[in-house]
Amino acid sequence: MKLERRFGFSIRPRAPYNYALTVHKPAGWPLFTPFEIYDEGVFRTALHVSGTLLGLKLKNRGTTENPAFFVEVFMTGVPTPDQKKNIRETLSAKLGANQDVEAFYRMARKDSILKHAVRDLYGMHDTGTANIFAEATLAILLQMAPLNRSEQMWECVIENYGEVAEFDGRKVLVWPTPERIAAVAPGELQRKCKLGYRAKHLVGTATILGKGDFPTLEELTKMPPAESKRKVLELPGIGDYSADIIGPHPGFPIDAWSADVFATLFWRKKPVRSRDVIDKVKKAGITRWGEHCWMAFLYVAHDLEGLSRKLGLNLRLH
DNA sequence: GCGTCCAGGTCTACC
DNA sequence: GGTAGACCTGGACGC
Repeated sequence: MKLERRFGFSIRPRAPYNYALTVHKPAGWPLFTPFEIYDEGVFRTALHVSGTLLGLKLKNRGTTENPAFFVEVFMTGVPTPDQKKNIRETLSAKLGANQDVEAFYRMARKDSILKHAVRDLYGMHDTGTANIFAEATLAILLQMAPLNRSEQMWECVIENYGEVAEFDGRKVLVWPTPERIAAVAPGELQRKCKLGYRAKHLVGTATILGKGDFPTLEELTKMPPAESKRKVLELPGIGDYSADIIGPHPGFPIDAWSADVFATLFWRKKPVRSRDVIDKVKKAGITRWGEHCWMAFLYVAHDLEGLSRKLGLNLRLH
């Protein structure tokens, strides 16, 4: 879909805010889609906001202590003033512009693990996700597979069923909508993208989300965290781990990979079987970091190299 | 080459 | 309520 430049605006986030670390995180996790492009500080990505496909071009114009960046918005139709306001507010929230990291930093500076990570990644903010279905798809395709195989699966799903945002001389592929996947037979996804048993979970989740009566990300945000998580757990193929990474109230999402990392950090010993220590690691992390456990997870996950060096450990980088 | 094992979880049946 | 066992598939590994 060809998108035209319609308007631009500046965002002045709450300092400290490191633009590069926030929009293009060190571990390589995508912001809104695996196909986004980060090229010498210019970041091009795409996502749906209120059902409209947007192409985005972001350029840094500030520093960590005096942060500012410019957003150019590409879309098909001409936006109304209300649409523009909604897009500005939605992007500002998703890019973590208003997030206050000071309380987390105060706690982290006294913690023997996090003190290194907050120094290494000073100014990195948490960011929102494109939408619930994109995150649910990612979570389902990460299950029971090595990372490279998960990548093959989601690239195939996006290439075959996603949309292409064509703007500013570039093409960015975005996750398919739930309506699109709900119309596909699980058998087709198994054959075409080798999703295996995950295909029926993906179509099941798409069917529920595509009906339109499931709470939106904004509605889930307003719910108490426990209620929001209960709701997300109703989606087929979404269990405790996946619910922790796709909901708007992230928890401490421990899977086999992160169990390995955090067990090594907490007890200086790599577990024999990662899966066996998931519950223990999760409890230890929540006890240690409490309300900040998600930010702690984020900072550790993106600073494995720095922490390995400073603590003399071998934290697996995938 | 070929067989076996298992991976960044979840669901179900069974106790 | 707690817990084995099944689940698709493909890459790694041993032989």
